[in-house]
Parts: sequence; C-alpha cells; structure tokens
Amino acid sequence: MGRSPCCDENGLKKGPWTPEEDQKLVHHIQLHGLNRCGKSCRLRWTNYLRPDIKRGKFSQDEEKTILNLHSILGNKWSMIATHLPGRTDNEIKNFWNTHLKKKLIQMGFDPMTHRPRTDLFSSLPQLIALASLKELMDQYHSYEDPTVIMRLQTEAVQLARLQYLLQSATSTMTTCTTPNALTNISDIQALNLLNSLSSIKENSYMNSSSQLGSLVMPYTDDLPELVEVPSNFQTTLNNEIGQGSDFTLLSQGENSLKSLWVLPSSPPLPPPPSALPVTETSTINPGDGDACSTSTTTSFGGEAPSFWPEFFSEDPFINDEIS
DNA sequence: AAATTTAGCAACCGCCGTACT
DNA sequence: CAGTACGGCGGTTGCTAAATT
Repeated sequence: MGRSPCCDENGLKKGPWTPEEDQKLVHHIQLHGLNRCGKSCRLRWTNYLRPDIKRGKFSQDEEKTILNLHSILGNKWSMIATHLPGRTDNEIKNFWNTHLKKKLIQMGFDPMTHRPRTDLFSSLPQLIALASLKELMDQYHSYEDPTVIMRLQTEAVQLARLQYLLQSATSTMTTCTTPNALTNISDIQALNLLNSLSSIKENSYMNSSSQLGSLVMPYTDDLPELVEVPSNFQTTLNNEIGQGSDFTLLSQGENSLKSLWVLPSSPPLPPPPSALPVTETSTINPGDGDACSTSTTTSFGGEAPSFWPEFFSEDPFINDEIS
C-alpha cells in the first residue's frame, strides 16, 4: 500500500519506506534514544535544522516584503516564504503574529485587509485616551502651561481620529452587515457613545475657543483631516476661525448626531515645525447645497514656542504612544 | 526579591490534496 | 473506487525568558 519510491529535486528519496529503511530508522532511534514521530522529526528539520535556514532578526527589506506579499496573498505563509530565501513559513508566520500584526493594528490598519480600520472596538485605545484627556481637563484649568498644551494637542489628534472612526463605524453599521462580530453593536449604543463624547468636549476644551486653531489641525498625509464639532458650537467656530479661514464646515446634522465636520480646505500644508498657526478673519463664503461652508486663512507665521511638539511634522498616529 | 504578566518562538494538531496500491 | 500513507499548510498551544508590578 502507499507510494512507491521516488526522488525529489534534491535527490532525496521520497515515497513509502522499505523494510531496510525501517530497520535503519529503528536502529538509529534506538541508538540515539530519539522518541519522536516522523512528522515531528520532519518539522524539526525543515523549520530549524536545515543548513540553509537564515536565523536572526528580520531586516527592514524582509519586513516590507512580508507586508507587501501579505496584502496580496493573505495568510499564505508558504507562498510568502518562497520570496524570502532562508526563512521558513513558520518563522514568517510567527513574525507576523508577534510583530507585524500588532504594528499594523497600532497604526490603525486592519491586519487582514491592510486598510484603515473602521470598527468601533478598534478605537478603544483612542477611547481610553479620550478618558484620560477628560481627566486631564478636570485636573488642569489653566491652558497657559506649555506642557499641558502640548499634551492636549497630542490628545486632540487622537480624538480627531477617534471621531472619524466612530463616524465611519456608525454609517457602516446602518447600511451593511459584516461578519465581524465587533461591529454588531447597536446604533443606539453607538449614538449614545458619540453623544457622550460630544458632551465631554462641550464641557472641556471646546469651551476654550482660543485653542481651537490648533485643535482642528491634524495635518498629516495619510490620515483624515475631518474633525467633528458640536453643532451648538457653530457660532463660536464661525467667530474664531470660520471667518475666511481655510477650514470648511462640511455639513450639519445629516443624522441624529447633529454635528459639524471641519476640514482644512485644499490641500492641507504641513505646518513648519518652527511655527504655530495664526488665524486671520475675513468674510464668510457660503458653499453649495445644505453644507455650511466657509473659508479662511491660517498662516504659520507665529513664533514657535519652545514647547511646540516636534512630532506634528510627522505622523502623530504612528509614532504616538497612548499613555 | 518574589510574583505576575507579557512577548517571542518552537512545536503540535488537524485538515487537505496527492500519489499509489 | 476505497484505503493508506506522505507531504504540506495554517491555526493554535505551550514553554521560556524578559519585563513589569
């Protein structure tokens, strides 16, 4: 029964074992006290003992290759391994599960689709950050402390991202079903969550209109520039930055959230690391349709204080650790 | 310093396709 | 066609060392 003997491309014998081979194997196992099954021996050889196996850390190039191939092939570890000489599928799989997957998640990407995540629970870290933001606000009432301002700016960037994700999640949940159980949270729950966030904002930093200019400017290349602002804050917004600013009020209350979205008008320029934004007021330019749009200029001619965070010139979401 | 938690990694397990009798 | 064994694959587990409390 079984296969007849044959050879692979390396000249190694394959197929069923002959009685002589069995004898030799039994002899070797008895001789060396090896109490292992064949499958275990094979795995040990292919994954560890094979002389052509490359050991040690994965290089940047290898990491990029794995990411690229995984985005195309998915969890086809053996296929991916064929493009990385000396690396086994098991090693790549482990590297993916322990490093790359976490890295993508931290960056806000779905490790399976390689796209930005939109499910609610992926935003939990940001929710936690928001909670700590509120705590911070309760703790400090002065905005004059540079360290506090710097931290607030960091938190605000995270908040902006959270709100974008929440908005995406709620709109998705009402229109489509997905196999992902995490998105099965009810609309009511999601809306309650959003409303609670809005109330936190209204009671905290949004009352400080002088901070608004910096709070609504997460300038990055690959992240949403949208920031939600409570609708009852519209007047203040118009007075402070809406008058001819380069921020656009996108829409008002398309759903029950009754919120505004603010985004910098085309195309957002990265702020020079040595300058703070200075907002200048001018006339309101109403936009088309029911979208309430306005236009202003925010320049960066301001003197850069020593506390201006350097990471604003980079991608804050990638480099920032949520405390 | 001890206890606990976390991260990394090798190995295991079960499934499937293929080859052969 | 059924039965058997091999070989490969991907998901998961469990051990160990490092980090943290």
